[in-house]
Amino acid sequence: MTALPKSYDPLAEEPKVLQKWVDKHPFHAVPGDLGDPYCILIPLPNITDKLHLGHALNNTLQDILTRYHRARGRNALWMPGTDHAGIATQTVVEKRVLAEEGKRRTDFEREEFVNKILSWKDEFQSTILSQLREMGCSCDWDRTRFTLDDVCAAAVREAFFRLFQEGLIYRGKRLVNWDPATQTALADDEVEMHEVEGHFWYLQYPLIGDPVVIDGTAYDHVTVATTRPETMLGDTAVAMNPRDPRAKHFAGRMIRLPIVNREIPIIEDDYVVLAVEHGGDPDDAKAQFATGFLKVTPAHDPNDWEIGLRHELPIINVLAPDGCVSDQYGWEDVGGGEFTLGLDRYEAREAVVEWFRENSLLEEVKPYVHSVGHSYRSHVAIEPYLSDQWYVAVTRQIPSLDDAGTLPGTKLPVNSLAGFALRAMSKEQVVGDELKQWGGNDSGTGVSPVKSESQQDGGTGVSPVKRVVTRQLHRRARSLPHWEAGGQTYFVTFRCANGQLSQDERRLVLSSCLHWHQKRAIIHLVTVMHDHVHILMTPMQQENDTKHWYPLPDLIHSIKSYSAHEINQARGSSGSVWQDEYYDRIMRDEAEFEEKWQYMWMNPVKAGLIKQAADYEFTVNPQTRDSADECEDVSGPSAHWDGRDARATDHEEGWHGRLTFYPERYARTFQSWHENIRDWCISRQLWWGHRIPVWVFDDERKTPDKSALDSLRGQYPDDLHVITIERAASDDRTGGAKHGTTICACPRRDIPELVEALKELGFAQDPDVLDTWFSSALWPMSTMGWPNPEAFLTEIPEGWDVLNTWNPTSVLCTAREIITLWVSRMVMFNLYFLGRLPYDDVFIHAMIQDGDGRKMSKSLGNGVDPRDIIKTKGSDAMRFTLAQMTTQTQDVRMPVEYDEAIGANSSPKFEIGRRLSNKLWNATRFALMTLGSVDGHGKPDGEPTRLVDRWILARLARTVRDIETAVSEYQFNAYAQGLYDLFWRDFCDWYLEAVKATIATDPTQQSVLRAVLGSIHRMAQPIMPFITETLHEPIESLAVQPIACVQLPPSDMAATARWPQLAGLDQAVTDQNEDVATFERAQALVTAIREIRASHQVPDKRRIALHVGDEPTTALIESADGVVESLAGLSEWSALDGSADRGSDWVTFTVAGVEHALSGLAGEESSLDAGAEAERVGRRRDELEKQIRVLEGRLGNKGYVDKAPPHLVEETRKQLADAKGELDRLAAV
RNA sequence: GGGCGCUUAGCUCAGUUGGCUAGAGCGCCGCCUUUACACGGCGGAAGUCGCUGGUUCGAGUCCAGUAGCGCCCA
Repeated sequence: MTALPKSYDPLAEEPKVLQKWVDKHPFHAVPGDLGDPYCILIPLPNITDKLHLGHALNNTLQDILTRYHRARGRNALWMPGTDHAGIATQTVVEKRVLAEEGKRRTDFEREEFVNKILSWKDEFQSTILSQLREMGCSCDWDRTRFTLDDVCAAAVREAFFRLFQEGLIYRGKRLVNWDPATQTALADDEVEMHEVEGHFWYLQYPLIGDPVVIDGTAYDHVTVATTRPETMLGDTAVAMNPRDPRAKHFAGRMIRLPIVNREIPIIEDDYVVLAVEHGGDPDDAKAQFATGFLKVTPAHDPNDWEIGLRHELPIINVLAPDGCVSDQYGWEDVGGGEFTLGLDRYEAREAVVEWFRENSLLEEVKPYVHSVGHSYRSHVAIEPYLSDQWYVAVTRQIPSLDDAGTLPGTKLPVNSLAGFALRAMSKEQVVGDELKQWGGNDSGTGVSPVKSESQQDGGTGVSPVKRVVTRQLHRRARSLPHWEAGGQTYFVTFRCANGQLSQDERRLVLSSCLHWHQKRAIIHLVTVMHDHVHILMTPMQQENDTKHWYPLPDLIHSIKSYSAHEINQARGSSGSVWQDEYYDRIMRDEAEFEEKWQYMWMNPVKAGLIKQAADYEFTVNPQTRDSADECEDVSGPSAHWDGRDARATDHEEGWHGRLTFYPERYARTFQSWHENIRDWCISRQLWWGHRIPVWVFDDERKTPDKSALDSLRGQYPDDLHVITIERAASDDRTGGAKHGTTICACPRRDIPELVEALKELGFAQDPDVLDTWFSSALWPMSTMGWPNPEAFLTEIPEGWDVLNTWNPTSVLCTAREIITLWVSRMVMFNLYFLGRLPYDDVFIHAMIQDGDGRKMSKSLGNGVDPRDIIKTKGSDAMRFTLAQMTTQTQDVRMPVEYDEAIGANSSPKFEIGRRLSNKLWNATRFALMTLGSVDGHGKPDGEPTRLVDRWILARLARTVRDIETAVSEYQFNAYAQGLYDLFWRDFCDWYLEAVKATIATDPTQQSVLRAVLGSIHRMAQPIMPFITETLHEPIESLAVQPIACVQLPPSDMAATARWPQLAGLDQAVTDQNEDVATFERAQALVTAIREIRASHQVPDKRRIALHVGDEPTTALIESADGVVESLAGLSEWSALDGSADRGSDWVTFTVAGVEHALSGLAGEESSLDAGAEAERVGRRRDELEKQIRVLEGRLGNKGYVDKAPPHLVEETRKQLADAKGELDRLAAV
């Protein structure tokens, strides 16, 4: 046994662990491996920069979940990857190229520039991936994806094609959020609002013809108020509110627009804000500034655009894409406006204002603070700009689905993409009664998202498993050990110890399983494979006992031993047939039950045993096997599954109402976003990204060769979709647009001959690229090879199995701003294309701020590289601290200091993790030194009998339960804290100190120590993978006998070691556990003695004598087996004899109402410190008096005595009696 | 303008169906280098739970109002 160094050095140990993980490859997940699938997809970091602490938090939590579920026996996959982040990445590269080479993007060919971005991507992608590794992330690195990879690109093409074909992607001329700096359109959510100190300018527009006379006053002009005077060049009307009393006089008159001399009408529109003096709302800030006349510029303001549509106004665009005034994009009647041409919008503003001033048409200027949209990327003000863009119609009825009306309280069709998203929400989290009531139950309208033809023909029919499965567990039941939660249904798997089963043996196993049907359990379905068995079962109530169910472990044991016996008899052999370990999972609801049901039917198919599951005679449902009809029905859903058409509807009845947000409040964000959603602009005028797969023909001088195009369509009926856009008359006035028709052709895939043919016909590919979120929306599908994984067998050797196993994934773990940008789109796409949710759970964690409360972000540059923290504190320390601060809050502050000595940023917050690592190291070091010499021959004699052993086992059992509950509710802080308290407060402070006297000679205690330490390590592994991996092997190799109640199956790595399974400790987790209560009394006694020792400055080494005041305490000390003596530093103790003389050096104290005494506090050379004792007694007296006041007050309250639960009143009375008794004794001294 | 969060010990934060004599870590004070750990041990001091009102026998916890800080959306 080699001694460990005295302290833990993460810098030295972590690289070894990383290398071990590289060598042993423990994180690679394979479909079909034992265990229920569990999957997390990384919220793909973008490649603009390295990761900061916000990412460290995000990924730590994902890793904890992944490692935890892996340890719990799930087949866990964490798929890593990165995002190309179109606009963001292009912008940073443009900046770098400008800084380094003094060149702009336009100085390069497209391909040339894209290559520059690619090399940036390579650099940062590798940085990011190595950061993730150093953080200990247990990703399946073999499956790392990048959004521009071929496999992802294939998904983008297919998705675009299908939506295009369905009519859900369209091209339209709209006002977009235009970023003049980067010259691209932005989605609504890429626009940030900033307060801007601007002005209202009041401009006079002269009337044509006679003045308007109202009440004797003549008006020869109108005055408009505007914050953007330069847009007046594009005005095509002035609008008034019809409720404005002056409107009847002005409406219909014409105005001569200054500068350009355009004649424009005065129109009436409700949108116009009434001026306060003409009936406007005095509290409305806008009304205070309003004149009642609104200049209407349809091409440059979204509201004016709407007005323009209503009144069929001409649309005059006076700006070029770079934000400069131009007559090249739809402005023909420049008139006197030549002086503005070529000025950018701000210069133009000044020039226009100046012109009005010089011509005495500027009436007034008022300062005005208002919000203006800015590009989240370039930070310049957004220009509402008219251009051709591609959209996804998220609010449109999906043509191929039934029109089921709109969702109550919204304008959204039930069968629209946004409708899908709302219907997916968990009903408990929906706000508003109307929507909540929608659909009534999980089956909804029965309308599946998208049906493929085969399914429409095949008629999947009603799910076979609409039988009653116990619905959601209520909370209290959930915190029981799971096999005690009565009436639950389980999915159980166990495996052969070695070899395979023969046909006959499988028959034996099958009948063994069925043997228990309706005796001790309802067996729903059994599948017996070559080497493993799945069972869906519900344990029954025990006979004559309404409170207890047959415990699951016992049932499994019965089934296993019964069948093993049969097989052994048939084989004429003996020994174990089955592995000790088994896997069980509780079914939460019908959907989950159905999922498992399907999985079992699928299993033989996946295993390649037979063509159709129904043929597999070793899958049997005892419920229906007597009835041939039902049996047919049961086999239905899987019978036509070919594993290929991923638009399977087997989840269709299950996806409604399953999307659940943690914390719950974020459901509101999701809901209100969808209730107000607008069509999604997906085109971006960039070079970096997925090019829009549409070839466009819009040359005004020619028409395409119709017959050639038709023959092309005939040639590629499935792979080419063509639409024709007729240009409306009003479009002709928008300028820039060509007359006639635009034909758009979308090939499904890259078919060179097809593309070549299109080119020959005069088509050209749209130069734009897709919004980054379009590709990331497909992330849950594209990473797993959708639509055709078999085309990418290098990346995905398992083909369809990956998608079929892990999509839907388990949870998305991300930050809140992502809810709209990403969650929404993933939900819509996964539902549309696959008919199932991408995940059921969305966990939103806090945002990390710097010490000043600013968001830590790549763009602000206040991010901290997690590697700096790792360098100074260790990766585990960082992870533990991050987990510990993950509560339900939405922001966490992380003050960061620059550490001169190391040359890196760090924060004192991570100290706690570092200290914990060191403590874990040393506690383990102690155990190894103590147990290292054990030869393994000493057998533990049965169950532990010592109080301290039973206590720590009970504490362990309770903590295991608490942590399991915490993780299921994403309470990472409770996980970290529970672990910390068990390990440090219980195990180190009490248990290790208590066993020092006996551990060397007590084999049972040695086993307990090893089991508890091993359990703590396995429980710590998800949070602290490095140190637990480092210490795993030494602990595993100890030659200490295991104990029966704590099962720690051997494992060669911590990363794959199983979570501790505690059996026979049911009692331990209840609140009435006697061992825990007894030990806590012992702790109270020890603490009281220590307090007196400390107040009298008794040196630790001095042993003192205890005189015990009552019999129960005597019994307590005896039952504690020497622990009180050693922890309180007692040389001796004896019962306090009431009649005996008390020594002059005795100090009395009270624990739980009983008085005891200590002697021998002072050494022979000194006397008792009377002052210290008086001080202690005084302090105690004050405390008691205060307590008595409170308790008497409470008991004096009649309401309390009458209405509070009796046990509380009783307790209060006892507390009062104890306190009074102690106070009396103190007074007597 | 709409929505959300936070306000608890000097600091950073827990406190999930109301029962708390309000907890943890850091910091602070005292004692201890005892053979797992001084990145430690033992003990201690420290809070009218932002403010006002209400419901209740009982409120940090529920309700209404109010102030300050912050975030998201428009």
